[in-house]
Amino acid sequence: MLKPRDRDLLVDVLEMNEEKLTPKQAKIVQAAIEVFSEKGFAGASTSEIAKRAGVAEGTIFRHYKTKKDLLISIVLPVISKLALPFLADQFVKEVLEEEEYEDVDQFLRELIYNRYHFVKKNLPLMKIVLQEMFYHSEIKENLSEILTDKLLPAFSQAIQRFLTEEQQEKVPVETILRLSISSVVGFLITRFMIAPDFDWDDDQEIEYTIQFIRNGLRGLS
Amino acid sequence: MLKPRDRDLLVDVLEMNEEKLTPKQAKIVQAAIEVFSEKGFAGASTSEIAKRAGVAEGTIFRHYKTKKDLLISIVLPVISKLALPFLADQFVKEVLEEEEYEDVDQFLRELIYNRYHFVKKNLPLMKIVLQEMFYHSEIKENLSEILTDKLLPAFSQAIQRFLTEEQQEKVPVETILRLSISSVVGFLITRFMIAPDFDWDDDQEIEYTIQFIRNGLRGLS
Amino acid sequence: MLKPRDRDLLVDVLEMNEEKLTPKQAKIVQAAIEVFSEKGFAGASTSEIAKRAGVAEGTIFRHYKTKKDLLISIVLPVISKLALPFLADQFVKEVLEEEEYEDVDQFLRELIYNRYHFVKKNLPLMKIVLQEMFYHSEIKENLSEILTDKLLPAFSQAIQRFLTEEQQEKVPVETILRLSISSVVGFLITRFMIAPDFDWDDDQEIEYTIQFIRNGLRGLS
Amino acid sequence: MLKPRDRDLLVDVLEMNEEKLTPKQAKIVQAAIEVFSEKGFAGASTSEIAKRAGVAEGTIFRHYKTKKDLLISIVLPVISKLALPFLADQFVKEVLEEEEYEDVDQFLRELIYNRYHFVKKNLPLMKIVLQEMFYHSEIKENLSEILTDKLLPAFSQAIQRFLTEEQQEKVPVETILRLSISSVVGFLITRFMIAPDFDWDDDQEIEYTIQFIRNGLRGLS
DNA sequence: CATGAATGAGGGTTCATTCAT
DNA sequence: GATGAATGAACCCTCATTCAT
Repeated sequence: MLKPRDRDLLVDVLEMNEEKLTPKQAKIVQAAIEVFSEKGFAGASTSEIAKRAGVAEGTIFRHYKTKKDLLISIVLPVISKLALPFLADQFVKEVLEEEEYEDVDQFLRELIYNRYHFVKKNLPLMKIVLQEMFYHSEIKENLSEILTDKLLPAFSQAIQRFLTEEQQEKVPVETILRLSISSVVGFLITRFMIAPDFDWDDDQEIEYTIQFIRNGLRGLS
Repeated sequence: MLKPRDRDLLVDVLEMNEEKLTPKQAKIVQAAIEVFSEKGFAGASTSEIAKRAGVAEGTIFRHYKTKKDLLISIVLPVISKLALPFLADQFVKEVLEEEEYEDVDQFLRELIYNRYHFVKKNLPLMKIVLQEMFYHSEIKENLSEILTDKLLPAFSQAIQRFLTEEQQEKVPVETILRLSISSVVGFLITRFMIAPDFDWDDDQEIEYTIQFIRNGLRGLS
Repeated sequence: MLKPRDRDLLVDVLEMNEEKLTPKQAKIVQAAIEVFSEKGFAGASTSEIAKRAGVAEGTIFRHYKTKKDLLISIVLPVISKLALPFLADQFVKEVLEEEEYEDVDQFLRELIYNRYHFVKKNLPLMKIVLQEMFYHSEIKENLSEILTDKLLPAFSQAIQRFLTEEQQEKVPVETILRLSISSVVGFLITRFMIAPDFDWDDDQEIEYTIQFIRNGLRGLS
Repeated sequence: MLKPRDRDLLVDVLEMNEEKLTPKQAKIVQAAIEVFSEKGFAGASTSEIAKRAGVAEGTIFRHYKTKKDLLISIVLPVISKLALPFLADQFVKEVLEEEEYEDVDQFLRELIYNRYHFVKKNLPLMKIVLQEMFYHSEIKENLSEILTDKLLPAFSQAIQRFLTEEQQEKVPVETILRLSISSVVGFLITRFMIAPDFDWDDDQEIEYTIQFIRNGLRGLS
């Protein structure tokens, strides 16, 4: 189901961080991701992070001025990656010019599988972003910036192919974005966070989600 | 848009707590809701709660053995209220017997408006539940209990009117529940938490959401 | 082994307190004895005392100005009772005039059995006295007052019958008192506090203790 | 009175602790000994210990997980030292083989002076042990282990020289141990804790104690 | 006389952060 | 660069005591 090209999109979020990091620093980042994800930022202690990373407490603060700096240095790159498949040029090229996606379904399918694998691979990071975006304005702003700069433009273009002209005139693109994202994110959160132990038939669920979005959007008026 | 009967459903969550509480205790609960909501449970300090409640810090612990006890005593009643409109008997009576809802739209409309007002009225509480359900098993378990005991049965009965027999056979209730809830919850979270300052046309958004769900579900196969 | 007259000496320490006490106050005293004895004065909390006594916390302070007052009101009467059998007049009468004790052994035997039963009956109280005498000057002073006013004079008279004139000249009464008390108290502490679960043959141990003291004193020079 | 060899036995209890300790940690231990001794474990506050040690309160908990850990780390080594002169092999060698002690008196004299100096040197520590053994099972167990493993065997062998065969058959070694220890400990406690300000003639008191024990034991039957 | 809510000082402990080594 | 001892503020919580009812 996952096509080769998709894999190219899946960039290890850590890479960006780790390739320029000392080994100890990489350990710190990994440990921090674990602990932040398990206990939340406020509930995590630098001493536990240090312990899990196998470094001295002081070492953390040699690389990151504060605990919050450590969080931000982890979260911000992830957010960038989150919007990767929607980078305007790439998105436009693939969807509109290459005619690769024969229909809406195929487009949605690619999109969902792509984010599905991304979330699956970076679950702890996703949890951190989801939790901490409500408490840290830097994260919130970064997210909404990407939403308006990347996702919204990309979607604006995409809907030209999926919706009638009448719909495009009447229904705000934000609403379409909201409904679409709700369905996808709702699936991913249910799948990976609310009921990760349920015996999911992922392909089937994704197909239903595609149908739901496609028909849901088509019926808008 | 909101009919009188709906308002009866909106029970002040605090009442249940506060009516048997001393005045100071009520102040503590209110302050705790504020602070928990703003900073999260782990980020909230009992000293700040006490300060905002105009109470000595020790007073908190006279009424709640631990900080966590305070959280739980706040959250659990809210969760019960969350599922109130789905209490099986009431739900069934209204939807299936009274024929009050002429069509799917009207049913969804009632439901969404109802939860819309509930969330609007109890926003800080909603934030707390949403945030803390990932860290406290008591909350998680309570939520999933209500999900399976109240929501799922209610939905199981409701779909008989909305979906064809064929759909009912093929598509799992859980999936239908997930897609529907995603759309509603997605709207509420976007509306009240992600972009509360945006100039929303709530009625319009709700209508789109209704259409989206109705058409989305109808198209499943 | 315990003669009837001994029992007269065994006055219930609580009586002195309780007969003039309200029922609630009596409960408080009993609970306090328990808790002080188990956890020590500093380790005991008035809230636990109140809980065990089945009264409100405030009730304690209605009868005793402070926690320490409660301790003192318990401990001082006990100390008085501790020296009861050595009240000069009674002691002198019994030992010296009535000629009831044919020999040293019988005298020691009476004494030891008497204190043995007293300690056995008032174990928690004994523990409190033993522990707290080091931390509270009131207790310490009260004890040493009784030691010098009651015990020492009584012993001074007694040794005239047990020791030779030469011994009486040479060996200080204090030393004789110390050696005797050490043996008796050593037995009682070992018996009731250090190894209360050991399978003691009390009569036998007391006989050995009597022999030890008698022969030990006789050999002094 | 104290022979050179005895001094070798007097090991500074703190050495064991302090030689691997940071300077601040050593200060903490010394301050803790002071405060525990003066106010008892429960009555001592870590803040006072920190203040007296000239250290931040947090520093205590860097080295000792809890206040109780600090207590235990102080008390357990002391208990080991308490039984040092009774280590079976050493004891046996000196008493039984080397014939160094010509008679019972000389043996007791050595023993008492040895423990006399140990207690004098480590008075605060002794107070702590004496007070806290009743409240902390770790201490109690450690003490009784040393009693049965070290003291009892040592005494079992020693009495062969001091008592007749008949006595050895009849009188339990525990009783002999109890009577002997009572006399010595009774002396030390009276001397150092109950009446430390009295004008003691220590040598004379020790001689009386030796006579008392020797004659007291000899007369047992 | 008895209550128990309320207090605020202080309890032990954890924390993010600093700095000499 | 890395350490870990040291810090002191802040943490959650317990305490003895007060007082309106």
